[in-house]
Amino acid sequence: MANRKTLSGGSAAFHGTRHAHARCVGRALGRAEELCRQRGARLTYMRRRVLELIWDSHKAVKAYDLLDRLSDSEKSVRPPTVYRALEFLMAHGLVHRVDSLNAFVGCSGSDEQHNAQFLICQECGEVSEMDGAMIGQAVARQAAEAGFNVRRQMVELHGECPGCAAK
Amino acid sequence: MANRKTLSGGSAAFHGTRHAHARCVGRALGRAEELCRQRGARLTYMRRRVLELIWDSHKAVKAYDLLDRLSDSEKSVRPPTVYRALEFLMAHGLVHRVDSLNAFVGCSGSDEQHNAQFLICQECGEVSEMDGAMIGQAVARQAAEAGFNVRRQMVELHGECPGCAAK
DNA sequence: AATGCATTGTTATAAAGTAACATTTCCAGG
DNA sequence: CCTGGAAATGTTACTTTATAACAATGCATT
Repeated sequence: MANRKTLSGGSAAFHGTRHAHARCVGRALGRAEELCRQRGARLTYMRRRVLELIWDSHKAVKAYDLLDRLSDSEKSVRPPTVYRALEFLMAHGLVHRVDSLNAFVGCSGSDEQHNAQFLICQECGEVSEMDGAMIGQAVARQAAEAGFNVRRQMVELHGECPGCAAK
Repeated sequence: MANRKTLSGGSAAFHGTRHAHARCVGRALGRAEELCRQRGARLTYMRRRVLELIWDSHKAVKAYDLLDRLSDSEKSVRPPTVYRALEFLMAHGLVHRVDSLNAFVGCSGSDEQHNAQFLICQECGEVSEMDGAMIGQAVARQAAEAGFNVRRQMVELHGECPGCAAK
């Protein structure tokens, strides 16, 4: 289990298969609704649907997998529809794009503008978001030393999650 | 100019337009030749050509731009050719893929297995490789706290380089 | 209902990457 | 030198990922 309180303030949770996932989904949708209400943004059917599908697991989901799942024999949803929903969700910080996977995960961070790092398990595919203060600081400092002004940081760590390490 | 010696051991250099770029290219090709000789790997015409094209600037280069530049009216080079050359160059640590750009840069790091971070200027497009020891440590520590075993780290920082900050 | 803008649908295509098999290159062993 | 086989490149076709441009629809306010 991840440490909740540490000197560095880092936190990251892996879930494995057995957990009350409905709560994760519920929390995410609740937050989305709240946030959109506050901002006067519209969480439409399609956007909510995409958000739900993304939160269907803690793995990163490919845009075209969403497409498939949104389509049925009757009606096929097209790429722009999905990409637009994703764009909206990302703009509002409800979803992140994992660049090293060309895929998307639900944002589990609490506050608005956080520096997120992703822990990506190469075995089970689960992705955990971590707000590592130490990492953020180190990045900021070393970039500053190089005279570089960081606007957006991307940190994606591939490896083995606790569950898979325990076999 | 970047600090060369700091407590943290970070270093990153931006070049701007005015520098003796032939030296960069020369150094890169020299290193490539040396390294391949040591390993009994073949730095063929195509591979060297791709490496040269990548080192044509300090910006990240797209695979299909390489394709275009390798092709002429007579003869068009196809995707697999370029991707194979890139694969080879990456396998030997001569080139890095910048995931957040779907593009490739020459590796300017000296030693073999380094943890590289990339500073990517959103203005001029220049990419600088940095070996930030502090960042690497912070990453390793915070991941460990989460019980996560890091195999590969990807750190890509988008922002403003010193040259562009100075307008 | 009429207006107007946001959202979604639709068509088409761009951009990035790979699978599978044919051909060529090149060098190590005879 | 030549030849057999592995490594490299060529070729064809295709998959995956993403976007541009315009049409239709929905929905909120007057």
